[in-house]
Amino acid sequence: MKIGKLQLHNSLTRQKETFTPLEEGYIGMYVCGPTVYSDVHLGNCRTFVSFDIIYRYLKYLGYKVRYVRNITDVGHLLDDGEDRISKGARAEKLEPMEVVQKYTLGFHDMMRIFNTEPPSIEPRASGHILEQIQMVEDILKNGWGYESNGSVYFDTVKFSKEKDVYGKLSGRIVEELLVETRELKKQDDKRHPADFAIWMKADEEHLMRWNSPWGEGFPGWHLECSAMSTKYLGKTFDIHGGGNDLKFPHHENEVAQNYGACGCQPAKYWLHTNMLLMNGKKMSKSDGNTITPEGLFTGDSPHVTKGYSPMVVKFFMLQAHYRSTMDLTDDALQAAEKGYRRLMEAQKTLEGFSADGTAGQVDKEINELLDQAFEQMSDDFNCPMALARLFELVNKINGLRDGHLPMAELSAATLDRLKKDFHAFTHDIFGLKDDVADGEDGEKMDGLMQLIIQLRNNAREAKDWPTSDKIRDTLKELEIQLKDAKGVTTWTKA
RNA sequence: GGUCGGAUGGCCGAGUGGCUAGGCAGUGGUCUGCAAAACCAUCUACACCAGUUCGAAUCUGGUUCCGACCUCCA
Repeated sequence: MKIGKLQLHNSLTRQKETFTPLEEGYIGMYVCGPTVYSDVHLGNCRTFVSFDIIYRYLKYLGYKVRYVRNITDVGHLLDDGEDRISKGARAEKLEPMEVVQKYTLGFHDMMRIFNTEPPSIEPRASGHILEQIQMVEDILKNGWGYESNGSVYFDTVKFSKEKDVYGKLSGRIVEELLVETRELKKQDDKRHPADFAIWMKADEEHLMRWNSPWGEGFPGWHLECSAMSTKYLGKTFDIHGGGNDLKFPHHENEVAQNYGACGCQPAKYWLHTNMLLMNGKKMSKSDGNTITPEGLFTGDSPHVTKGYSPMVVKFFMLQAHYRSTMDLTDDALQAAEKGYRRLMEAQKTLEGFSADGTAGQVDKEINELLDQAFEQMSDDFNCPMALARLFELVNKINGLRDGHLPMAELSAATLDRLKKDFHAFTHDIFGLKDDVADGEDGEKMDGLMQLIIQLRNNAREAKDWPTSDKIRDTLKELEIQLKDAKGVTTWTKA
């Protein structure tokens, strides 16, 4: 495969850089996964869809990628100091691990619905308590932490003063962090507000607790990612990803912990996805500006006029760059739905082509568009640009089908490439699938439709308009639309 | 208040110092038994004010507005 250099925007340097893996041909990528204390948020879905495409594209380029995405099932503190999982357990009268199981399964279902690939390893924080305790010990041994009343804190103050590392990723000014006077509950044992817990002493009523050299307790939230990335990807690995909102404090503290334990930066490249907004505002449960994935799919929400299929939602997400905020509106979804259908239709049309012409202008343009699509994808995973080239190809495909463009100028080799690359983009890289015709039911449905189309075309040939129109109108009532192109009739869900 | 990012045509959303992003919607046409679809053509832009430049939506400064983070957050 002939692909130009891969460029990516590194949050650590705030610049686009040429990607060079630590080990030729291999990539280690860690992405912060969900905290499984409630149903997946649509914003989570965007992040994981984005990284899924990055993962898929890296693999497409020929890299062997180890993609690690954790499940946070312990140690995530709320304002009042209570663990998120424990809180969920109390609220639902369940064992903490029941809560974890329930929402982990729900999360996996949603990832499947969005047709994302599972990561290579999906470690759980609760399964890596030993590694986390070890990391706390390493940090203590290196002098970057202190024990206080059964809890262990990272000494941010000392670390900031002695190493020029803290604040680099998130762009914080350390001096300002150090004068921060905000008081947090249950953290009275800290020497300084900027310090953060790497091991927390468990209260009497705390449900999730483990033995440690410092007594019964549980790991700090930031620690799990440090411990698990180190375990599965090594002290330094290629790519670390996550949502923009995790930059501070989570990622900043992660860097501090890794540095504190191992003396080096954990990741060479940091990738951050931007937020999904709705009607121009951040989605938030408290002010009602939110929609669940299910609500989007079924249309059962005041924010949408109808339901949109998961693939339409995914296609919608692909239209914006991963580093841009994206505004979800009903109008935008309607537009996405039509665009998505158009893309899938063209895919089907293309599959029916055969050619053995002599390469002419069309041939050249098709090759150029394909080259550009890959170049743009290699430029910091610019999906919207690559998608734009794909739509220009849709235009060519439809033109060839309708005879506006000469099929005789298309060589067999180029057609073969077009079929392969187009499919690679839509299915292998973007992870889209035709939600109308793919799958077992889809095939049955398509078989039935082909029969109906044939019967209608028989009627049309006999100029039996009442019959052919009745078929067309009845199907339309069933939300199935027939499209009569030259010689071929196709169908699609309206 | 601090830090960072943004402001693009009716909507969503790319991008670049001079050349059509793309999708959806609109308009005119072609095709069609009719229609839809498709195709061809086409109209709406770069928040505001200065400056740099032969030339800026793209660079610089200021203004206004918006968002994110600073506290759990993808």
